[in-house]
Amino acid sequence: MQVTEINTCCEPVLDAALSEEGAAELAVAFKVLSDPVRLRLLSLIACAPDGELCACDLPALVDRKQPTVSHHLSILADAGLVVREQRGRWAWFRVAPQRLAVLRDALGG
Amino acid sequence: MQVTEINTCCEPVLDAALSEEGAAELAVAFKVLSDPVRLRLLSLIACAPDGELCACDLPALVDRKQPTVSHHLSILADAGLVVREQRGRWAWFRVAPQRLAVLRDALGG
DNA sequence: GAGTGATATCGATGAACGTCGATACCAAAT
DNA sequence: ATTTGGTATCGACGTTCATCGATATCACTC
Repeated sequence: MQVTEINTCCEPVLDAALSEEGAAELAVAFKVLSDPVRLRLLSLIACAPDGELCACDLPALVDRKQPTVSHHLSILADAGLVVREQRGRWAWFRVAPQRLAVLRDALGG
Repeated sequence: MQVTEINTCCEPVLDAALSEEGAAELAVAFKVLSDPVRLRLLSLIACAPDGELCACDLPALVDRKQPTVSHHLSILADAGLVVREQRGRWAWFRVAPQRLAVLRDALGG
């Protein structure tokens, strides 16, 4: 059975064999979620009263220094899991739910 | 790691803020899925004709040496994503779908 | 018991990553 | 223009991890 020709990138893990390229892309996406600080940032932003949170509050909330939080927020934004919006000096973040849905579907949604 | 442990702690990322402990456990689970070889092993096993696959076939299928495949299979088994069954000299693997469902739900299912 | 073959473990190596101090960048205020 | 303060980037350090050769373990066969 020649697996690599059957699928494109993001088929459910349980329903179809992944190609090498698809597995590589999925792995990158899951790696973004494989850090506890990033998971907490994501859930904090998602649970914020107005669906958005100022970056200035996050270092205290996750108990990490500002460069570390900025680094993780960049990774989340580059992965398309959160959206960054600059307002004056402050950076506000909200979640981009479609991206999470892609990963959820990959797990056999 | 036990299934009951992860069930009690992992609230959906989009619906409730994660505790530090919950985030740590979820991160460990997602880290297992953050490697392309493990994702391919998982999908290959899931797509096997009888729902199970012999470990002897996997090094060729994922293009890695036998110690590497054995290492990844142990990680998948320890995470409860795959079940190992010894038959004579051969080790057979099948997926444990409940575990994937837990992760899927954590993404806001 | 000796031999064969499948799988797991060990040890080493190189790469990737989280963290943070120092610093640069940028927008607003005075 | 200068200062203030929030954010991003840089550089370094220690840790984690994927990979694989060598070796050990185990089950079956003869």
